[in-house]
Amino acid sequence: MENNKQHKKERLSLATVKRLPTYLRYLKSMEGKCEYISSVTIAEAMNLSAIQVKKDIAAVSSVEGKPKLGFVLKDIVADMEKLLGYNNMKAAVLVGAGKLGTTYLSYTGFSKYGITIAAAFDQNQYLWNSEINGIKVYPMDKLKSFVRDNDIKMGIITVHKDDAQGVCDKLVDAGIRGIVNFAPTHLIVPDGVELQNEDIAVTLVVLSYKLQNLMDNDNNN
Amino acid sequence: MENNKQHKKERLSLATVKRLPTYLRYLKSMEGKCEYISSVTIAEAMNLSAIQVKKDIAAVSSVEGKPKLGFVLKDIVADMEKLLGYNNMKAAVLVGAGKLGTTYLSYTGFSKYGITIAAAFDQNQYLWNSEINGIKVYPMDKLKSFVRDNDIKMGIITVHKDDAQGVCDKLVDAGIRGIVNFAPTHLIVPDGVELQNEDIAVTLVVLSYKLQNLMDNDNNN
DNA sequence: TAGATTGTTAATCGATTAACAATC
DNA sequence: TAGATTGTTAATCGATTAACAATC
Repeated sequence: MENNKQHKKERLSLATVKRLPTYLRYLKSMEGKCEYISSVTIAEAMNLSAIQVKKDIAAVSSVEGKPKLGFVLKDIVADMEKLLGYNNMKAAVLVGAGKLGTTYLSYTGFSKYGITIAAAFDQNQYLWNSEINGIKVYPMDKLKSFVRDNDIKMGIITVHKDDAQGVCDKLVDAGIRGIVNFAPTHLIVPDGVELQNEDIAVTLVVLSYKLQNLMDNDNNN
Repeated sequence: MENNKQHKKERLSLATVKRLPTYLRYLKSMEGKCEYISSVTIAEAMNLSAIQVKKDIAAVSSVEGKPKLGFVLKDIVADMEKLLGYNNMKAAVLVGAGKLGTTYLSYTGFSKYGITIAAAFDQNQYLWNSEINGIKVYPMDKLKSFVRDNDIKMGIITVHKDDAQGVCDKLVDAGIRGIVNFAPTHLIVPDGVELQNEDIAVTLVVLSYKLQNLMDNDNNN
């Protein structure tokens, strides 16, 4: 009864899933430095509340913690890695092998989180068949067959904003179900396709707003 | 009484603030195409619920909508722009004028949202005094005085992950209160400093999780 | 007029925080 | 033992969704 905790877990909350990669990154940075780690320690390092950390770990861990000591570090690392899934590695394609695209193609940290970029696509023929970080760049007209043959569900758009909607349409047509858009433009996708916009401007707006609140509080207290 | 709606507004929810730049982007793309726009139209274009859009507009708009027609497009655009604040433009510094940094320095869309990048800093002396998109690159030892003299509160980290903590410490020491970190590494900041990690791996993990849920639902229904 | 859409209040949902007994 | 930390249930908070009268 204690032993099959990994079965029958409730579905993780989206909020917890968002924090998972950050936990994993921090916990891996602690590997070798300690055997046990407590929710209090994690919370302090990550600027979260200890209660929240406790809850998150409860949701993902297959083993119990020890009162007074905390959790066996390598156990929760193993659980998180398993959850993020290198058992079921998810592949994505990237369209637009320019500056921004190249940055992400060069990024080697994906596999830790169960993600790979299977291929890149670009309209620039000079890039065709070149490799960036071992990932091959194909012409756009290979997109559809590649996505179908490899049963890929995620696409990343790193083209110029004027080309983004066209690329988006092609991804959808190829069968892509989830799109990360880095182009600073409004995209239209049909129902059933998940669109996630990544925008540095939005990030800064949110940060600026949080700071404003912080300072308002400073002044009122 | 109807007229001073812009006063006494409750503080905007964080969720609404996050959607604001996206609304603004979409609404500006519609300028010239119609005079009035309804929450239903906006909701469909942005894949949100009409009720949510209505609530968001109610929170930011200084004028009332017209039943059956919707809102005067240029009025809500004006309100959102005002809120995002080109009256009180917020400046940020960027550290790391490499590939990723250059991408953001080249981005011209910030000012629409009341944000500017005032200067860039890099340890590479070959970049010193060069300009990217009109933004000057300075040596690291000018960071502190620049931030102080210009009363800057936000910093963007686009250096290699091994250098990120060092840069972060320098930003904090200079008086920066909010940091956007693009380096895929765990950073430690003191209390009172707001840290926002931007990580493509996290984005893909979240997207992958959402898709998984979507497909599970497809299969169960 | 009839019907679509507004503005606003109430209900629901999801996530965080608090409380506290159990335990190493 | 005493005290810190766990696991879990309950309370609170924030955001979304539902409901509905008012109105152009």
